[in-house]
Parts: sequence; structure tokens; C-alpha cells
Amino acid sequence: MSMEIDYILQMQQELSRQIGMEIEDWPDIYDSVKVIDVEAKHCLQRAGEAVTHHYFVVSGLVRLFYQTRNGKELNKAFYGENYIAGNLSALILNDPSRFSVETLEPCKLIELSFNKFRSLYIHSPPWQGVFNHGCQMMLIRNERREAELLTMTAKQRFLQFNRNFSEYQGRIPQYHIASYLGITPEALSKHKKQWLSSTE
Amino acid sequence: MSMEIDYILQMQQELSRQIGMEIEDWPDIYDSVKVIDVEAKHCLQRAGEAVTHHYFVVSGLVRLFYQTRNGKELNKAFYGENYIAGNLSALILNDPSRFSVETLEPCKLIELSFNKFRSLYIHSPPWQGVFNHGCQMMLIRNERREAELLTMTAKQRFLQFNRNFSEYQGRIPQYHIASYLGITPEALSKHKKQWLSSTE
DNA sequence: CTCAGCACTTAATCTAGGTTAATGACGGTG
DNA sequence: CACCGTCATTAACCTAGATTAAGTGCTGAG
Repeated sequence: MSMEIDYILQMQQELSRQIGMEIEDWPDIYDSVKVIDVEAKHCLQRAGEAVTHHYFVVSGLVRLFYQTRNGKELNKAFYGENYIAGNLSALILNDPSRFSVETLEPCKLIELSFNKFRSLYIHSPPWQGVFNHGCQMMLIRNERREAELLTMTAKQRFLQFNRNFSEYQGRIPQYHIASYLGITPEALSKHKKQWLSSTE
Repeated sequence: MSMEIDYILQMQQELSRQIGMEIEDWPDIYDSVKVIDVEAKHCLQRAGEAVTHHYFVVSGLVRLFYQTRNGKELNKAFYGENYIAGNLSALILNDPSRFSVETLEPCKLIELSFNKFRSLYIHSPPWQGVFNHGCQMMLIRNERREAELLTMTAKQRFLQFNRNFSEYQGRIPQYHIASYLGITPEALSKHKKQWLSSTE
């Protein structure tokens, strides 16, 4: 249990750092937070269902993905250590989730109650800061992604991916990378060598 | 000049309505705002250049678009009456604009100084509200767009476009619609009838 | 050790949409 | 009126990536 508190303090420090302000007075949230360990390939959230939790990643790696009507999965993002795999659009709109969330590795996560966070981000200044900063970062990220999907070829997106996600180098299976790029695993396998060897 | 004030009041009312709060104490901004009329196809912002203004659309229609290195333009969004064609990512990152802005029709615009808005959104509660709400709406919009680009075919995106932008029905030339969808005008022209006639 | 399952590769074929280029249909202007 | 520029259409051909279908290699459970 004292371990749990350590993780929560680590999260609060890390969030302070990310939003770029020193925060002293985090509200006590021990009652609405749980540190959990889950195996790889564990489903944390299913698209179309109501959101019950956000997840701060203490260790491990998770992916967010959309699903097409014919069952294909398209990866939206990957979140590793010290990031929150949250669902801001669900929080803003109070809608069911547009995407699913699944672990790629065994993970240690801090499970934050969705409803608790809803009241925190309205009433508690530090969490307000986390929320607003989160919205800004998501906006930037999504805009960059929009530009990539519209203006770049699969090859360019692949090279860009390697730069953007170098910190997760080797931890994301190739077929999940393909899915992030919006191409098939076969296409990525076919072109990979050529793409990596060519300049530009 | 009294006309100008009318437009600014209209803008403030409209913004209050959009962010869902009654705001009484808008700061006086008459000195950092200008009501301007511009012809169609007028360039308001060039990608890669520093942002100097945001634009509230009093009447008319503008488009935001990315540019590829080989000169192709990919439309990002269309903004009509009562929307702000702003550049939140530039504001957040203090970076040059990622996209260009151009009028599609003769427009009446309220030109808001970028720097003035930067200080307003930090210090003035109503503009803080506008900024935070704007971030949230952009986040939602961009996420929806990401999902569309990843999971839908050109046909599905076209039908979706007609639903989402029905308010601008007939005001956006077809080649700009194609560009928004991420296909060529020729491809849209070729498939349009079939796409519109088929169910789903 | 063996087998099953999963990630990845390879290759043949198919298709949506791109490219190029020619043709029309307007609408504005001299 | 004739001319031009802009947008839409059409058609012939091309290409990136999808689809399908075998295969390979590794790993982990029995």
C-alpha cells in the first residue's frame, strides 16, 4: 500500500513536470485511484462502450485503436511510461469511447476513475491544468497526424514514425506499426528495407 | 465606426453562446481589432510564416489548407459565419503556421491581433474560456478527422462530408471538396453520381 | 523433442484512385 | 461578339497498396 502511494506521487511529480508548473497542493485522490498490474494484450476499453477509467502508465506500453465495421483495427496512438492513456473526447462530450485501449506489454497502471476525474478537472486547479494541457497536446498531436495522413506517402509516414516513436523502438510489433501507418502488414514488410535504405 | 462596434458585439455574443456561458465583462479590445472586407481568393496566412492574426468570420467562407512539398494543397477545414479561423497550435507552440488560410468568397472578417489574443487568453477569463473551449472543439474535430481518414473509404468520407458541411452546401467548389477528402478532383467527378445514388 | 501458434515474409493478382490530357460549360471582360 | 480563365467532366493508362495465399522462423507448452 505504501508502494501505491509512491506511484501516485511519482505520477503527480511527472504531471507537474509535463504541464510545466510546480504544484504543491494536489488533492487527496487515494480513494479514487488504484494501482493495477495487467498482462499483455489485456483490453482496458472497448470502442463504443462508456468510459469508466483513464490510465496513467507507470510501466509498460498501451495502444489506442479505432475499429472499422468489418472488424479491422487501426492504431491511433501508443502510450508508454509516464503518459496518461486518457479519453478527453469522451470526457468533453460525455460520449462513449470512439476507440479501444489494449496493453501491448505487461503493464503497471494507475487507474483513475472517469467520474472522479470529471469533477477534479472542473474543481481542482492542478487537475484543471492537467486537463487543459492535455487538450492542447492532443490538439497538436492530432493536427500533426491529420497533416501526415493527408500530405505524406506511406514511406514518409513510416520514416516519420521511426523518428516520433524512437523511444518505443523495438517494443511495437511490426503489424501494429503498419496499422498505425494505415497500411497492411504485408505492404510494410514488402517496402521496409527499401524505405529505410533510401535517403529522404 | 459604430458599425465596427456592432460586429464586435455580435462576435462576443456569438462566442458566449458557443462556449455556453453568459459573459458580461468582455475586456475592451477595440484598439487591437479591425473589421476588414476582403475579396475571394485572398490569402490571409501562408504556411510556414509567423501568425499575426486570427480571423472571426462575420460573413463569407474561408478554407485552411496544408501544402505538400510538390505544391499540392490539401484542405484541412472550412469556416463560415460566426466561426474563428484561428491557429491554436501556433498559439500554443509559438511556432509558424502549419497551414495556409484563404478566402473562398468575399468576406467580412474581424481581424484579431495574434499577440493581443495571446495575452488575452492568459489574463482575461472570457477569452480564456474561448481558448479552452476552442482547444476542446479542435481536439474533437481532429480526432473525428483522424478516424475518418484512417477507417473510411473515399466514398464514405464523401457522404460524411455532405452531412458535416451541409450548411455550406453549394458554396465550396468541387475541387476543394476533393482536396478535403484527400482525392483528386477527377476521381471525385468520376465517382460522385454512383456514390450519391447508392445506399450506405 | 514436437507441435501449435504467432509474427513476419514473399509472391501473384486485383483495384481504387492517380496521372495526363483532351473536351465542355460557363461567366466575365475587352 | 469573341476571347480567356476557371471549373467540371471524360477517358486511357499507370501505380501504390490491398487481398489472398503459401511459406518461414521462432517460441513456448505439453
